Amino acid sequence: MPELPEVETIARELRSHILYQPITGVVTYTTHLRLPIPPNIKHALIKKSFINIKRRGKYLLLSISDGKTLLVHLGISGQIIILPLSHEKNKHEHIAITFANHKSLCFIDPRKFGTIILITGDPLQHTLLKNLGPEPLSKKFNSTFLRKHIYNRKITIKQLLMDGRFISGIGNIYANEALFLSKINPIKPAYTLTFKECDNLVNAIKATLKRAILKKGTTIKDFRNSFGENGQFQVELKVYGRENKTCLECKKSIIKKIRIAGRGSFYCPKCQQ
DNA sequence: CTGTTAACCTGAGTGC
DNA sequence: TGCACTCAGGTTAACA
Repeated sequence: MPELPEVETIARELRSHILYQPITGVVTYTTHLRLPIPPNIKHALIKKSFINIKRRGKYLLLSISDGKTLLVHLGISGQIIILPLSHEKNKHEHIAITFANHKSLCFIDPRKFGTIILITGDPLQHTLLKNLGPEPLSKKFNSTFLRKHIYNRKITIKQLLMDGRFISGIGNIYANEALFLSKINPIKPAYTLTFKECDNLVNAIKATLKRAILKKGTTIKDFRNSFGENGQFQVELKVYGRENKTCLECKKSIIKKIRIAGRGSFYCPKCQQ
């Protein structure tokens, strides 16, 4: 589900829903997601509040008023939805945090690949965050950076884009879309990209992510924003999920779907050579 | 070190 | 209807 634009959408909405709201209750229905949910999470949160909400890559960082951080990752199928205090429990609801304003933050995740942990100290130094590559929308991610990191890398450029240690926040949808926009074949070995292609790819990644944030994310199946609503970027997808359909750019070739490192990869054989 | 594969888990879709 | 199988917005341990 959630790549950078979807997580950014959630982060922005949560700020208006729950920032500074006193936490009045915590209920957990599950002991384990990808990692164990901290057994002391109720005690750690109750009577405190979230005083800052940030995003790093695909992670949400909720700063607790006592200095700790609640780190949340949505995995593939995770959702964070704000519901009324008294709502019917969703089948896959794993934790509900309730606030003095009678709102309830519900973490719903059918596949349980998400993560919720507590961090003491600097969250950016935590194991899960410290090795993340730069934010794709930051100045640090530029053509010079990309050129440096493709050196001698024999993996495909698509695999490199999806490696969080190289760059954070890009997943399967936006890797496919950015490569289409920059007219680069996803299977091209990273080291073979020209200077010009690096420029184009950096620009395409930034443009795609900004546009997707503006449209509040992509809903293929599971993604919902904190109001339970769909994103709107899926109607602008050029290649993802469009196998066997006509390319919207050249209007001649047929979008192909191949498998790269186990992930569905979509491209136009004519536009992306 | 680099690169590949399998595993975590549930649900939806397809073909027989 | 049922069963077997494949696939899905992510991450990472284990392996060659």
